[in-house]
Amino acid sequence: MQMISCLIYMLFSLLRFAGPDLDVRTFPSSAQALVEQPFIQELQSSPSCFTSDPHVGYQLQGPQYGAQVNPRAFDCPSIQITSIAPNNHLEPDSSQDVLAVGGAEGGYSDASWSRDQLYLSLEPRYRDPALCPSPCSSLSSRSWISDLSSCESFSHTYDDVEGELPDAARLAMGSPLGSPFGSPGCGGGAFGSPRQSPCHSPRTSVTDESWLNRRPTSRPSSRPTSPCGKRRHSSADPHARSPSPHHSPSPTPGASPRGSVTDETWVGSPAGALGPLLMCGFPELDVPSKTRRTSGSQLVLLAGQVDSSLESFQDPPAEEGREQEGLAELFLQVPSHFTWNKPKPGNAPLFRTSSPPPLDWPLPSQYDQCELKVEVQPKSYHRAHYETEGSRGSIKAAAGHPIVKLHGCSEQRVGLVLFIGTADDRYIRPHPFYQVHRVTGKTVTTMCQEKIMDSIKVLEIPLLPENDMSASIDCAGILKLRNADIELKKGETDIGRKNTRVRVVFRVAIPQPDGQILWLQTASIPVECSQRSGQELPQVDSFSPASGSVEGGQELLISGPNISAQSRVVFMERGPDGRSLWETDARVVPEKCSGSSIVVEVPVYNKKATSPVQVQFYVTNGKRRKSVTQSFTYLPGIRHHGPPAVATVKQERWEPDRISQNPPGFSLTASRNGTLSPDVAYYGSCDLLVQCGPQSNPHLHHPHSSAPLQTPLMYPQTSSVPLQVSLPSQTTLIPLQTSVMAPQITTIPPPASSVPLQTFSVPPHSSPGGSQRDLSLSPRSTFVTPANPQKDSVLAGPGEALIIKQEPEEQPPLGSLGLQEITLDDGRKLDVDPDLLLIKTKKLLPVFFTIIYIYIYQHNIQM
DNA sequence: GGCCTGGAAGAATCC
DNA sequence: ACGGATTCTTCCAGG
Repeated sequence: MQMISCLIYMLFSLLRFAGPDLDVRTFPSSAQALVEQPFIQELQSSPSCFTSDPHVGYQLQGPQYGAQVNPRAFDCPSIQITSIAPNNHLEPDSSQDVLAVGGAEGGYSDASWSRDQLYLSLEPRYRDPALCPSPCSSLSSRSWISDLSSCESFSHTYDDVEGELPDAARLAMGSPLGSPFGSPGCGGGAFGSPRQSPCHSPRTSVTDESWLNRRPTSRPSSRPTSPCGKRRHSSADPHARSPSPHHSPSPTPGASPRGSVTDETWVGSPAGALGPLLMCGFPELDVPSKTRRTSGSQLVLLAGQVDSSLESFQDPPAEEGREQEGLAELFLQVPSHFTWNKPKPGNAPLFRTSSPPPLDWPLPSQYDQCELKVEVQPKSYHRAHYETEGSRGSIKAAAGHPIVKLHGCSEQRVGLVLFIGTADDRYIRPHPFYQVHRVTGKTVTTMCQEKIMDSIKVLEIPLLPENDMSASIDCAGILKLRNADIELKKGETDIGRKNTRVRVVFRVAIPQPDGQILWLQTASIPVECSQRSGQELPQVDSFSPASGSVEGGQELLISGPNISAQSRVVFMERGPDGRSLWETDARVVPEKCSGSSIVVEVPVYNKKATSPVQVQFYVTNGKRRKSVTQSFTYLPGIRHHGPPAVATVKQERWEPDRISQNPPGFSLTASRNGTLSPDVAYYGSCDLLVQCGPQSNPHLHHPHSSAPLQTPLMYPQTSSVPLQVSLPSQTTLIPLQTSVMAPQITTIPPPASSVPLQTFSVPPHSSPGGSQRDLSLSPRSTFVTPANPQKDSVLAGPGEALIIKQEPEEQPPLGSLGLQEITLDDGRKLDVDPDLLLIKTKKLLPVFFTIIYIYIYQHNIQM
């Protein structure tokens, strides 16, 4: 009750700043995304910050983006992140070490930001969310809740906010911890570590320090808490165990140098020039003492790199003054968690600073001639090892190991950064429950070194011209962190249970002739990491044919791991609300089945079809053992004669059916000529996009641009041929989560364009296997307007057509927007009363904040 | 001896 | 509240 009172108090406090009308119809993000928003930051913002500040511009990066842009239209609400150190405490020398922080999705051109103003003390109190619920302390509603476990604490917080409002207004969007990029050269500043800031990633929001101090027993369990490292079975001693280091930021202490690159040999390696980048703000203080490498070899080495090997990434010392002066334009992009919106990968991936962008910062895989590609994908299953286990080896490919190659940039060696990322339906970010593990041994041939970025363990692998700028990833294993440990972290909103799919994410930093650093990123297909799932979940590798007559009867061959004659194949069709309209088992032809394949008869389609109809099917080995759904197209008026045409489609495996809707390898390309303009906002993987044209960003209006935006959307259930969606260059992509958004995706072309309004209708509900699959951005399939596929779809057959439907502009009422039901990542549904917005869920509070967010957002929009 | 791998027991959690 | 099912984590054993 006390908590509820607090929340109500908070709500009304917020509403004082906002208007009375709540209209969620144009709410541009999902509840899911909102839950991630740094609510507390906004709470600490000045009311004045709720207004859009036209001066808080958006310094676009890259030579082609000179103009400031007011991102208001899509960066709303422009609630400013303040940078108020506790007690406004400033240390004398702080100004030397503080880095100005950029604005949302961009930077501030206003170099007048005082670094003094942006100073943030490193004193532990600041970092202790319980003592100082700073904007950087916790970014999720969940952590916020935990921080405000009593009314007292909340009241205290609120009082602090009010007391600091003037400063907050003055500081506007400056962030004390703000920069994830640290000071130039990453030499470590007063912040100590930019990534001590949890701002980059909610899951890193709890420092190990505080974690050590405050961590309760994860659960009343007979099991000991996680050891900090691999433990020999014979010596298992619960008393000897330390709390889990979770993301143990220290490089694996026990890494054997055998057959691998040692720290020493790494020194001097040109590829190690990335070291300083990775070491920016090395969070030594974050490292639990028991997991910290006490020998110091690694840290000392890296620190040395910071001092000595920055040449390739850092401006020369002579330019230091200018560098300082230009700090405001180095990394003027606020870390993603400081913004209301997700970062925009549409930004040119060029940075003028030596510090790398945060790991959850979406980056394109291609820019100009340079493209980072996963040449050989990893297997879709890799059993991760626990800290209590020995290594389970490196990630493997079907033959050998994954291979990553950098195309178009072969003049110099560059550093490849590898980390384990998420594979859910949101943008790629470091996976909270998995981290990369350096594998050593005789068989490892690739040089790699563990580093820390954003408190996340990464591997750095050199890409050498002599190796054709490619690397075989045979040195990377996957470590599973205990769910209980991670879920207890402040700021962590993800749930570990059944969140067992990852992607291997690769980044490169390519120095440009003009001194900028080009960052590219690509990711592997999803990789299932749990033992059980990997053993039992059927995976559809291929099936044939991909279409057939509505009369059914054709034999459909489906093959892949864990598929056998005992499997079932279920055909289904979903309605606009994501619910199943039709579901039927396909008859198995047991005599034609083999160990890894099944043959079924395509069932008769249940309705009369005058145009092609796309349905889905999946293979199941029992409850909760369903494969990814695959698309099958019923063709009207086609009589089946003789054997079906073979049209085997290689499927991406592990398309998230239960968890992830994310397209593996989802990539975004950009080029210097503005093909992908900065206001082409980020994608959120399946947050499909698109809305808003020039009015959102008049400065970037390129009415005559002939270069189309090409956004390959490679969805797992689709063929390997990426779908190329050509959009006007100034198209703005906005996140769209169908569960709470208007069920449409609209492309608004520039005024000069003759491209008509295009709308892809999306079912409003996002249920597992639901709407996003219905979207099925498959080049083989189509956008089928769920509400009336017969009428609006223009399917020419497999492998063709995007359905483009003229869409009525009326926004559906609240109730039809999916707000009656919100689907969480894990498939749980939150029931929402459309009138009272009563949410019945264990996660009520995050949604509660979401509602507040909606309210504020709308109010801001309408101001 | 250490690494890698597969299997499975038992606890934790979900349904 | 309870029991079965599922998932997670740890442990074992063999190559």
